[in-house]
Amino acid sequence: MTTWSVKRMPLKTKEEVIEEYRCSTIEDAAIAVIARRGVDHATIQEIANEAGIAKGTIYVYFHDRDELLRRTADRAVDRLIEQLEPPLALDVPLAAKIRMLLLRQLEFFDANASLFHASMALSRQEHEPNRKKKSGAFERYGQRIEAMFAEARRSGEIRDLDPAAVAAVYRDVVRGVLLRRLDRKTHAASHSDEAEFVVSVLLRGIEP
Amino acid sequence: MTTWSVKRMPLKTKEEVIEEYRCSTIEDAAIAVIARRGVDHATIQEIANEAGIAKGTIYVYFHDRDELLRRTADRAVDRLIEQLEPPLALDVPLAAKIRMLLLRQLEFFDANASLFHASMALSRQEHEPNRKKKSGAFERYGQRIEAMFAEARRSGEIRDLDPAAVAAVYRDVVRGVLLRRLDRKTHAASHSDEAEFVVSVLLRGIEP
Amino acid sequence: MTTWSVKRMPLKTKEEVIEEYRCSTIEDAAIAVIARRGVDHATIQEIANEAGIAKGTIYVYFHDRDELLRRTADRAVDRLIEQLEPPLALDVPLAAKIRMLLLRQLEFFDANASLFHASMALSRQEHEPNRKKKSGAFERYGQRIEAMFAEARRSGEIRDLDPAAVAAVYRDVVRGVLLRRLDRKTHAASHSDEAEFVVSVLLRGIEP
Amino acid sequence: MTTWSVKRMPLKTKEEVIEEYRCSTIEDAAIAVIARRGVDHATIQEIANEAGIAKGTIYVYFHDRDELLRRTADRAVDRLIEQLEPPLALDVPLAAKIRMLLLRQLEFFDANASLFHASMALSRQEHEPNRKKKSGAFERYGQRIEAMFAEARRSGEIRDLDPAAVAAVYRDVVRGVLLRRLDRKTHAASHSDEAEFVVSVLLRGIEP
DNA sequence: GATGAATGAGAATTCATTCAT
DNA sequence: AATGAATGAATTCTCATTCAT
Repeated sequence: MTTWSVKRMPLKTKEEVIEEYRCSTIEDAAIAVIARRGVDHATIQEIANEAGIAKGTIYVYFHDRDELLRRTADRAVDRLIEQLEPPLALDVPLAAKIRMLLLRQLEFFDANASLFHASMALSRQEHEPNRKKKSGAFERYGQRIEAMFAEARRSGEIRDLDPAAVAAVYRDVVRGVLLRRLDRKTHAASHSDEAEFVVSVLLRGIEP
Repeated sequence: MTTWSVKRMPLKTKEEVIEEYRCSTIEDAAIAVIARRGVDHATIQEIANEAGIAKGTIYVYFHDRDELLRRTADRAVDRLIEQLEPPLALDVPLAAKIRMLLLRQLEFFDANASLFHASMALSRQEHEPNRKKKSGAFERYGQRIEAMFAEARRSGEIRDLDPAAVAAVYRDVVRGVLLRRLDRKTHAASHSDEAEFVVSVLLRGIEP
Repeated sequence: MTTWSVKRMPLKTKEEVIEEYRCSTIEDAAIAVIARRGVDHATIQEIANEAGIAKGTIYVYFHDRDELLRRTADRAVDRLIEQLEPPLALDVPLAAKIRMLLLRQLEFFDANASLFHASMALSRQEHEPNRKKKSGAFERYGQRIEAMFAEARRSGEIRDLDPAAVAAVYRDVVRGVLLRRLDRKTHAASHSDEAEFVVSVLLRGIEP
Repeated sequence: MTTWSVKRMPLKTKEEVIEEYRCSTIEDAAIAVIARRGVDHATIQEIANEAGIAKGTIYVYFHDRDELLRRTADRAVDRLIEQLEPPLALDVPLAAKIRMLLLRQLEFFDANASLFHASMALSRQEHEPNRKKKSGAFERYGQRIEAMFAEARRSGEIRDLDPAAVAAVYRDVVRGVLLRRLDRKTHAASHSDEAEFVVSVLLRGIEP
């Protein structure tokens, strides 16, 4: 029985599990709707429909529209970072790492187009003026990339450039690649070709 | 006929001149408001106030909000391209050309922050799904840049890369630089320093 | 023409007249609805219906529900005070004055039952906790009555009592009379009988 | 039968006791919340919180919000009348009786401010038009006062006035005194001073 | 053409009430 | 019996668009 208890302690209560599940469902629905309509046209009603629940239920789990959007952004970034962690953790040359990173993102977003759309729409809000509280979620992603380049500079794999600036350029380029993939709908080039192009240009640009 | 043409071409009826003037006024007002509030929160009322005219007047010159936005985006791009034409027309090495191009954009947007904000906000809409009619205005800008790289490839200034892809990367990077300038508000680095970083990374990345 | 101008100057522009008329219409509708449903159940929609206009129109003339309610309260008090001014201005003994005052109120509210209901409902809000901004309109009425008793004390018509306290008692009693008239619906006693009862009790209570 | 009665009357089943206890708890909570927010802004959720029970539980004991409110009003009046019974039962002159009555009410409400606030808020509803079912609870209080004045007229302590009318005036004046005490928050005058003023005015007004 | 008052569809939010557990 | 998650009707407020002047 002690063993049981020990095993149990870190477990969530049934209520917490249900609550978490509901929140997930709603956030997923929000991602779908945001991808479809854009952040500003994602209505609570449509998110509720998408989630297959009543409008009012959303207010049981989120204080207001703003909180739902903020937490959805956090969730989207969490999922993204989760994908990128394995390649980032590998101990391989920068070129290989970037290549894998990029492939992961391409695959991930191909499989979750709506998440990407939503991410784009949501990340914007962090730049947009006049917004209430920003979640800052997307900054975390940026910081993770920056750390990678900082490490690469230490190991002499890139020349003496500001890691933040390089990370920014990386993000901008990747963002563009993903965005264009989406616009085209039909993916002309294969994942590895796309990745290769970016790696070739970017790496040449920053190598010693 | 020539005489006719000469006489006619530059001539607009008084009505046309007034119409054009009104449209300009309204589009300028729209740019200011979009920069301030973002596209989705730019209301017709606030644009009318900004333009110093009545709300209803806007509907005399634009069929609806959507058309106003589309034509405002066109206008913003026209102004941008106008700025970039001189450097693009110069017969100088690619590095110098890009450097000038970038400096022009930095200066221009520093002097027209609201136009830049508005451009960013408006260009988004071209990617956003489910929008009614897109103006495609920003594509023209991309095509102009692409032409530059196509020329550079012909002259052997860059290696054998798809000009469209290179132009896309250029746009992405420049977009990022401008956006970060805006977020910082205080411009840490000088124009030429910023330009130099981009040129150095990008040019190395694409040179033969 | 000068004469014309002179005559005109204090006149309102056509717009102002229309605006005032609309506001009046809406406030009257608000009074009717408040009388019918009570302040808290008076919805914008029902007020709009009552006024024969669209919901949105109310927001053209009043910033929000709260402002409409506040201004409606002011209006109700204004109308009430307007009725009471003539008797108050008369130079007659206190007994006669109170008698006339009371008769006026009885007649006025008989003719404007909804105004009275609304007044009651609205005057409450000045006592109620947790209210945003109170209009303080009903205080003006109280002050006017207080002035009457202050004068009466000076002239020795009542004994040495705090005019504010006496005015308060007067208000309480009159309020009760009016309220009971309303509840009964059928007015058992004639106006002058009701008035006489109050005057007889109150006057005896405060005379030297 | 007597035996039966004796055995039965004081006995309640355990269920009845629990039911009564629960109802009391909920009604007390309702009083607290109504005092705080006013009748119309007292939500079931807040009452449940105040009572330390679940929202749904309220519906076990009360059919709907309206019934809860009605029965809460009854309860408030019961408590009030309970307080007033001892002074009313005393065999002392009217002046002394009224003085004691008033003191009781002042003390009681000073000690139960929330009950008073709630009473005020609830008693209103009896006058308010278009309410579903009214409890009529507050009428009982009025009838008790009326009986006192009827008795006083019989004993010649007041002149030949309609006891109902006199009782009404009494209630109006007391209501006013209590209400003003609340508005002031700081109680300028002592209980007995306040009582004395009312007694002096009212008694003079109605004595033979 | 210009105006701005009027409109009403649509969005967010609240809360009494129900009902499965 | 007790619970509280789920519901959706009702409410406030916004704003693009129309239209009489």
